[in-house]
Amino acid sequence: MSKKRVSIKDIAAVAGVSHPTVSRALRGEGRIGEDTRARVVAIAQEMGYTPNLVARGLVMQRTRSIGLVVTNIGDPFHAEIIKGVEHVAQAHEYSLFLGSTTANPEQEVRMVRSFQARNVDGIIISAGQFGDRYAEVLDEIDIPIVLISTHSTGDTLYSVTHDDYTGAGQIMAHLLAQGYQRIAYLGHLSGGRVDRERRNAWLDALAQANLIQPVTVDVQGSTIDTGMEAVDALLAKAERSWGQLPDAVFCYNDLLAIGVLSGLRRRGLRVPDDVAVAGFDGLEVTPHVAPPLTTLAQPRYEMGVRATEMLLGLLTDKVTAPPHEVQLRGELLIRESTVKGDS
Amino acid sequence: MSKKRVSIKDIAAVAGVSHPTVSRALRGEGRIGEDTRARVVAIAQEMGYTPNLVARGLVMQRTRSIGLVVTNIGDPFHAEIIKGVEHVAQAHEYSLFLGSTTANPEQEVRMVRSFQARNVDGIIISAGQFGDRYAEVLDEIDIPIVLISTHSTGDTLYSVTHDDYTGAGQIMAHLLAQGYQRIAYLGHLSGGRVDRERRNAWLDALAQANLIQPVTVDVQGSTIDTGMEAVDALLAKAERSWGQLPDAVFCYNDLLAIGVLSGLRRRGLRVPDDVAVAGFDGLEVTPHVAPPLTTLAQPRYEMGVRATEMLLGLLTDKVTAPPHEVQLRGELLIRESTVKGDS
DNA sequence: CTGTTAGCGCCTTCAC
DNA sequence: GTGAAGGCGCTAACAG
Repeated sequence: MSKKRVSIKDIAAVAGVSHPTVSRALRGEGRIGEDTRARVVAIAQEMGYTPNLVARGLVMQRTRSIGLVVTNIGDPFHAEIIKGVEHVAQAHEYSLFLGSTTANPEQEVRMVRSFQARNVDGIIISAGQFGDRYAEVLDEIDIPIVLISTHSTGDTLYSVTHDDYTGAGQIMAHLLAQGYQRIAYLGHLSGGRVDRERRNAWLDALAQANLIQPVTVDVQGSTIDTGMEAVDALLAKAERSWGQLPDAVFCYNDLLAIGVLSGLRRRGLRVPDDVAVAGFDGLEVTPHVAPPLTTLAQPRYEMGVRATEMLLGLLTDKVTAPPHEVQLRGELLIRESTVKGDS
Repeated sequence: MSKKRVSIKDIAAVAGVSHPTVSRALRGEGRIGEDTRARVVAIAQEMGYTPNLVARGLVMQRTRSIGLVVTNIGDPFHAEIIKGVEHVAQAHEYSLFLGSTTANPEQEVRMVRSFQARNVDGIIISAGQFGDRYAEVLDEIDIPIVLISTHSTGDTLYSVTHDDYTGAGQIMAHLLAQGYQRIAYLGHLSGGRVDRERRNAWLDALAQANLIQPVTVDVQGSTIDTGMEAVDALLAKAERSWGQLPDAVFCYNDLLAIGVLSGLRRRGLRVPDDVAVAGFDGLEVTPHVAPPLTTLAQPRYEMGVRATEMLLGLLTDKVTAPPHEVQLRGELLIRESTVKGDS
């Protein structure tokens, strides 16, 4: 087991040919005799040869690997994206480097630099704020980059985004159609553009419906617990502004919404009869919480897939420049958390 | 931006020294004059030098990278493990290759081979069946390997496991203490050792309590939907064996349990009054489903951390051999899904 | 068709 | 303290 890893040189020695010949034989490339090719391949097989991709990467200046930066691996939103990226990468025989940044901007830059040092062929970034603030940093990097969920601000950047404004508009249209009037927004402070679009859609919808002064609470994280803890502030702020409870809460994402559901229940409030709740993202669990959560399902897996395909396109067809931005749309899923008297 | 990447040779030329000197200066290693060191570092900084880790990996025969194989990235169980692995790797300046296998055994082997070709320094496998069936394959690979959730069967394998038997025993003890008698088990066919241990604990507990003939249904996947769909079969089988419904269902994991909750509700059965439900894993959402789910929380993040520390230990302290197996214990979380009249 | 030579970028002996 | 060779394993140019 501790035998030295066999190289093409070793094979060459056994086969009585030169290493380049072995190289050609193994890759089935370049002019080479079918007889020797078969023989070399057989010997390589028998000796248990595994190509050294590091060496190949050095000489080829292409490593057949891509780097993926996400803010938080634990977040189910990113999990599906990672899955999409991984599947496409694997299908094209690319290896995937994964790095998380915990929403730390410095860390994001460091991660990209690390990928650069590893000579990855391309980078995908699914980290909210990156495009917003680090366009210049990314511009000096001579590696194709595709952003997910972030608009591209530089010419060298590509992106796959979701139409959050339209999606949030759909949520709001649904809530308004259900007759809700005091619709509060639970926002995510470090949500960057994503939070901004959802918030704007909410505000615009309220304005168009001539509704009373908006109430919003903003939190730092976007976890279930954060949502649960935000309920007090939310209710208090509504009481102060409106003199009564909100009749609906539109949450930045599903995790926050799930937390809000729990927070409301703990206070003895019923959903949707006392307060309706809507989320965003379309996590798998949303049909199974109590009550089932209305949400806007983003095609997260597909976003990962499209981003990767875009990146691989940049790596091969340097001619046919792909569009710099692909924008996808989600699907409104109406469930009990916003529909009264339907149970 | 399209300027060629600067190498230590370029720096050497500018600084008027030789490349080895630059190399030494940049790594702060080997005897070198403080004056030249500072100058070289400054020049490197100014020229925007990024070390080429591929080249370094080739000569050093160590890439400072590790490979992680998981069955399914989307599964929240694995997500936390990945997180733990990634954090430790990052802290030690290791890069992480990630690959998923969709529970396909061939794919698992292929993934490991791919990591081997990339010259990773070590491999972590969190894929249920691997250790069971591929010990020989892993044995011929001259790279340290740490298994998660799987016992090691060979001398060269290391593992971090969870004490599922004890954990499942705790669940059963709790159910029995609550007075449940017709406790069915919803199992996972491809669960390998993990399913086996939980199932055995269930069986043993039933036997010790002198309870009636066991009823079990086994499914292929371990998703929410699978759990939901299994409810019919579960109820039917119980009716056939016992002439009545089960009064409790112990599920292989939380995802299945969440599906069972939904399936029962859809049939108008109340949890826990008609049927109690218990899961396994301790997913973050379990307190937020309806009703909150009793489960056994595995320290998933810590498992990832420990596995990685173990692996890094193998890579450095070749002398002090770490134990081949680390076994962790989870925590029983008792919630409403198994406790009657507590709401 | 195949062998020879060269080099990817870096680190590691060794001389000096 | 520093420079001059040599090589990690592989592919790419050219010869032959």
